Amino acid sequence: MPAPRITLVDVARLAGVHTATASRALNPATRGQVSESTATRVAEAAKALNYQPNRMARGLRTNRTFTVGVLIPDITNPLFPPIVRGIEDALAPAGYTALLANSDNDPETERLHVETMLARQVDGLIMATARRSDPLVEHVAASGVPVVLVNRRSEDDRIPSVVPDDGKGIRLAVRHLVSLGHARIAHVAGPLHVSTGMARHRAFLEAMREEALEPDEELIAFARWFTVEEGARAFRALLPTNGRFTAVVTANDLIAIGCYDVMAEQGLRCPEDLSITGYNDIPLLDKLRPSLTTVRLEHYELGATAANLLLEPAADASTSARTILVEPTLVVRGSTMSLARAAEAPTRSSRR
Amino acid sequence: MPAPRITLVDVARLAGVHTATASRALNPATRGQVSESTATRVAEAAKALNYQPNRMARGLRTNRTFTVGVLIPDITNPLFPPIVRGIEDALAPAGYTALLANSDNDPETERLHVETMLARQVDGLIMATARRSDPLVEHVAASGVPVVLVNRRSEDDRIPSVVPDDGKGIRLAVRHLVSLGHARIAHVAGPLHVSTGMARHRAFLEAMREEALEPDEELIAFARWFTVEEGARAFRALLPTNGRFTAVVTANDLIAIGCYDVMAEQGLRCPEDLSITGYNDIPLLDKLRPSLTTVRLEHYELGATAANLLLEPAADASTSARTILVEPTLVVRGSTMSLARAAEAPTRSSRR
DNA sequence: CAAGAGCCTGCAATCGATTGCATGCGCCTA
DNA sequence: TAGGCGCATGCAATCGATTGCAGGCTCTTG
Repeated sequence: MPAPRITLVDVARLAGVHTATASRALNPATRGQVSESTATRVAEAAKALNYQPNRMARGLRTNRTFTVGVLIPDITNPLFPPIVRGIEDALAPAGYTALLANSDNDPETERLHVETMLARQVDGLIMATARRSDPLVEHVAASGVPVVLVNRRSEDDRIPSVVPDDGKGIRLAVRHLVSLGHARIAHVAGPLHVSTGMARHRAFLEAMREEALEPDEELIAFARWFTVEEGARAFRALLPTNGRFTAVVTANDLIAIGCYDVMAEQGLRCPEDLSITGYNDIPLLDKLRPSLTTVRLEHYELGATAANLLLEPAADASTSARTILVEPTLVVRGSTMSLARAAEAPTRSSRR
Repeated sequence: MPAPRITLVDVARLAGVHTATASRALNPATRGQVSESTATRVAEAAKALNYQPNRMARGLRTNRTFTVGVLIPDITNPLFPPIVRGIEDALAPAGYTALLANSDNDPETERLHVETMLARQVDGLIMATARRSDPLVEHVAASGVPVVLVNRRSEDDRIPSVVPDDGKGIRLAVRHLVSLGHARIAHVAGPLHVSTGMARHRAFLEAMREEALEPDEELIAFARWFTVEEGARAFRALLPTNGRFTAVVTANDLIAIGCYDVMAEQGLRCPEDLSITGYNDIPLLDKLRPSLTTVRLEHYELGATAANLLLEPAADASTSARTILVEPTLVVRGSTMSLARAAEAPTRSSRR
């Protein structure tokens, strides 16, 4: 037996007032317009009936749904749960709820989900799917619906975004390896069509030069995606340079794990034969063997900041949209070791 | 410049018909009520204007939002992303979108989120937060909003649910260990107030008896939550029984990882000193050292099945609500080894 | 004491789409 | 040719809450 929904009419009747008065009494912003006595009477009636305003009817009139669309590539990628959690925790206190959708990085799926969300009249959109040049993002921004990018940014810097300081993060990794005595450092980059991939790649080149080391083109490989499989595939391309490098900076933890797999398969030891760094510090890395040295990002904070940026009273258009950089830190674990100590290790196992 | 939203009025005007006609032409269910020529004319007008019906206005009239609330304990627990993904992938083709909320297993937070979702007029609710006896679940079910439980079930079996076959899963683990020659098997159980914790615990006792092994009370510890920390704490309580057991069946992968931590701290080797099994097969377990033998569940399927169960045309009330069991499989990895081979291993390292 | 100011409250329109009912038109049949 | 049937369409009410406007009341002030 579906319980009959309580409407404002019921509350007004019980309190002996007009629905308009009841509405004003219940809305904090208009509470001052009614006398204190009626306000409390209405409030009591609402409580007695356990009244829950129909957000849809309200939204129809006010043109606000208190709903935010969140579009990510894939929630099963361990990078995203903390971001989503941060977003939701920041939205909830403001009365907003998140609509979640996964796109698998497919532009057509993205477009579809965005259309659906706009049809649902979301009050804003948080996108973690942006490519460096992304027509969909521009389309949404132009449509007037507030949008904030998270983790990845667009090259169009009019779009507000909250992203990791990739330059700083990669520099931390490179300096760490250099301080351990490494000079021949390889690099497995991520996809260059997204900002994180490109920024980390560029940062690697710059950081090397800052350390007076000329990056060697043959020691750079590109993964087409931030996945274990692509990391493995890309890393394999570096193997023929046998011995030309003693350390690897990767663009992402999953790519680093792909390197682990290939090393195991090739009989190479980490960190004795090769030091490796990751990026992001996803969960469980500390339980790997060896535990992975990586650049840590507070993904929860990344999401929460993005949500808050979206909720902020839209600063006047003159205020150029902000790009907020989140500070990374280096987490040193077992996958990197000093070149000197590595040399003392028992003979490197031969490749098969 | 916020683009002016296109409404049905605009479409009707362009097509030269009344809004009612336009509405019927656009709705597949009522398409037959208008002539074919106007139907196509309206469709063309809609396409030309890129018309997107306002879901809120529609929902107000039809009392359907094509929205489903999904309540989980915590999306950052690796167990849940695949479930959520399965749910969303099953909902999307039917035109439904998921509203996601995290409760951290806090009853008050759960209640709050459920109220919010009901106020948003969700068409249904999928809950992964159920306790064995859960007033909130009963309240929702009684309110007439369709509910499906996922992963955990309620003792009230009138509530439809999709859960792992815990009895079978634990039996697989126990038999595997027994087949490896283990007889003194310890057990780190999960929280007994949720169905998964209780069912796995009971299943352990039964499975042992089926193997003609009497479970030893002193070799059973209880984690209060499915977390690494609680797993470690509970396992530590078993240490004083020094040597009384050669294998451990845990109720969950995170608990198993907690055991790993304590073993490392105590200088115990896995699997030489102790074989361990987990439950769920969350990502990256295969990269651990040793890789974890565990009971695998298709969490994606768990979520997708739950969503489909919710979408199913509500069978008449006489059809007793269904509880669907999802089949587990055993994934044998490096954390379990035959007792005989373990005996051949170099001397067990002493405890500190 | 009358007029004005200010505070509460009610009236009614409104948001955009859906849908029961009524109407008009064309066509078939007797 | 008139009566009748049915299809296609328009009219208008409706979902539930919000809000501009107007009206009534009280209280103050010249």
